[in-house]
Amino acid sequence: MNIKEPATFSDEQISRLMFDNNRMWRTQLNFVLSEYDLTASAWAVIRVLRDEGQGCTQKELASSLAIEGPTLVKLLDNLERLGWIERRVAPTDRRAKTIWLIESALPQIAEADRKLGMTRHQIISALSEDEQAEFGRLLNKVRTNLERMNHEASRYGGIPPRD
Amino acid sequence: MNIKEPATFSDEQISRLMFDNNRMWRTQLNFVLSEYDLTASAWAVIRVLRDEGQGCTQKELASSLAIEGPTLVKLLDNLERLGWIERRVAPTDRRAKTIWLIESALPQIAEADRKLGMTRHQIISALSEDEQAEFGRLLNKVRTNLERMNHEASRYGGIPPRD
DNA sequence: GAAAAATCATTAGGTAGCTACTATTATGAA
DNA sequence: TTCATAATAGTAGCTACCTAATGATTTTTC
Repeated sequence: MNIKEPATFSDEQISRLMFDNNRMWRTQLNFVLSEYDLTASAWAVIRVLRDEGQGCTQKELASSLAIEGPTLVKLLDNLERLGWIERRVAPTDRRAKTIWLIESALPQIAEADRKLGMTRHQIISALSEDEQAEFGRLLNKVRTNLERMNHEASRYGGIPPRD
Repeated sequence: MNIKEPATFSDEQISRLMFDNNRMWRTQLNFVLSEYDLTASAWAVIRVLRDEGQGCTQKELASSLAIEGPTLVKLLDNLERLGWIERRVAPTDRRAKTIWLIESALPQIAEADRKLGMTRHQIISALSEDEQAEFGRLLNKVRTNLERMNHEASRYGGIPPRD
């Protein structure tokens, strides 16, 4: 059908497809969210708070998001500055802080969620229903493997130190 | 088989799978490349120079990599500093610079390529041969759609200005 | 009970992507 | 020929990810 589409893909091509898709996908979400002064990463924080319950500590939140503590700190700094969330010192542990959504932001969150859903749907609509299910299944299989591999590379999560 | 694996995946779950896979995938490649003081992004530059011919301008190189000019500038700064590539002023256009691999780095590049291939293969080996082909096909379909969508969002590639 | 160890959030600094802007050089039109 | 416009590389500054190290507090251990 499309003369440019190869029959199979090398590991290298698949690798590149993953990276490029991710960039463009993020760009689309950022475009929608820019109306709310939000980004895809910041949205992920809001979504977890909304769906998995507020009042968790930063440590728990970072774990839910599968990101590291310092990454979350900056996301929360921005979200707090813009009035989406607030930090409260945990009552039982003065080291820890619990994170809460600002009540008055809930309507905007619902609105953003709706728009995001439309965009995600538009992206995914490149695939048929069956293909979507298969795509999710394959992504999940790869993720399981990657999680195992990352875990085996001991605690070496990212770019190692230089000296 | 696996009780934790859902039968289908929502748009949101697929979105999250894309982002998480991408992060972990990059971590794996960075781990291999750290031995050479390289990163996944820097490697992409080297690979294009090796496979698609040296001596192209930065403009052309950025286009091949599907990244923006300023992103490439920093990658080249590091690659040049570490002795992988060199910039030469283009003979016909003094604005432009052509990019060349350092000859003596070629053996190390071949070695890194071999190790990277093994790691990519290990990641992908979560899928059967047929699944790999299908995975590539689906990723490619999504990319085509994302490219169209990104293009339609006019030149608005990323995060819009704040004021 | 006091010292040592662990834990939570943060800061510092690195790569990787982006947009907007600047300086230099080419090009083309009056 | 001159002058405006376009194009190339680079700079500044933003988000987003990471590791390593710090400071404050809690927990453990002796």
